Amino acid sequence: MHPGIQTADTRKPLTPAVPYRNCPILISVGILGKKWTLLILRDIGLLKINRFNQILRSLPGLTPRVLTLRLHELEAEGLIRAVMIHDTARIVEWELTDKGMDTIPILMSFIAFSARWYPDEVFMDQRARDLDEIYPQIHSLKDLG
Amino acid sequence: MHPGIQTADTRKPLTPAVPYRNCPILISVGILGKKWTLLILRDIGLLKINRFNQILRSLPGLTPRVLTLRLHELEAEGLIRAVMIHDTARIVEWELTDKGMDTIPILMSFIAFSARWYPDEVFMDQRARDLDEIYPQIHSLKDLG
DNA sequence: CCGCATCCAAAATGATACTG
DNA sequence: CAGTATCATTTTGGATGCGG
Repeated sequence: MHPGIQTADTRKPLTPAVPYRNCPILISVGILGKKWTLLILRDIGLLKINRFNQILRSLPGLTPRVLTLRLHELEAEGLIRAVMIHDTARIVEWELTDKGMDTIPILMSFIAFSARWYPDEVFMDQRARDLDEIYPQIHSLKDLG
Repeated sequence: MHPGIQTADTRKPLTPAVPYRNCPILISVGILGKKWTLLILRDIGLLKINRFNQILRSLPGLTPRVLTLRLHELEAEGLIRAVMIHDTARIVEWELTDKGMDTIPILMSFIAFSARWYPDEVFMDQRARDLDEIYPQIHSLKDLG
């Protein structure tokens, strides 16, 4: 451990160099913290499952009512946008906006946590891994979003 | 953008080098995704607000019933532990375990998102910032946890 | 098939009072 | 101080139906 780095087991709060007006975690949890929201972003952003019924099928327990709610919330926040496919039936594809792509590092941090602490559920061989090994094509979280 | 890096606007899924047995996001969202959970970890892990009524006061809307529920869930998952202060009154302090410290990068990714996209709510001067500027003492997310 | 809307039941959460 | 107990409210789930 480097000297001078504030680590998590200290008794003192980790204070930002710039004081906060409002807690940034509170704000983003307010936007992203409702049930199903992060999993819907996973579908659209990572798995490219981007149609209404495809998302429904990929998330057992999610109902059309709640999916409609979440999609409209995410659209209103500017995280996703609907791309109309001008075809016979009215078909919509959802995709991430630039703002929505900036939630991918959040998704990756959730992946990193599970891959370390729940390897027997995540991987066939039950060996813990970090993100570098899972996504070697990504050199830094900043390459995403 | 580096050539060969898979970015979020591609039509193709971002596939892991090692196939998943179960979705790691689903797993960690199941553990961390309930209402108030991440904010309680913020209190204990970042702000060092680690006593029951202090946490209650720091989170308007959170009730003692739900706080008890969440603390016991987090303890059962091994993310926090209670440190008894054997004193006059029965006083408990909650602290992160090593596993719990590994949720700090998740909290930081939420901070990074708000600091970029909601700077007017987060900062006095309304200027967007990244984590390096907010927490210059942290050289990498890996220094945490 | 597709994207919803409606109705009702169940689950999660909130408000308040109370206890060791 | 650190929780419980009880009840009210909000959010979410399940079933079904409907116009393209």
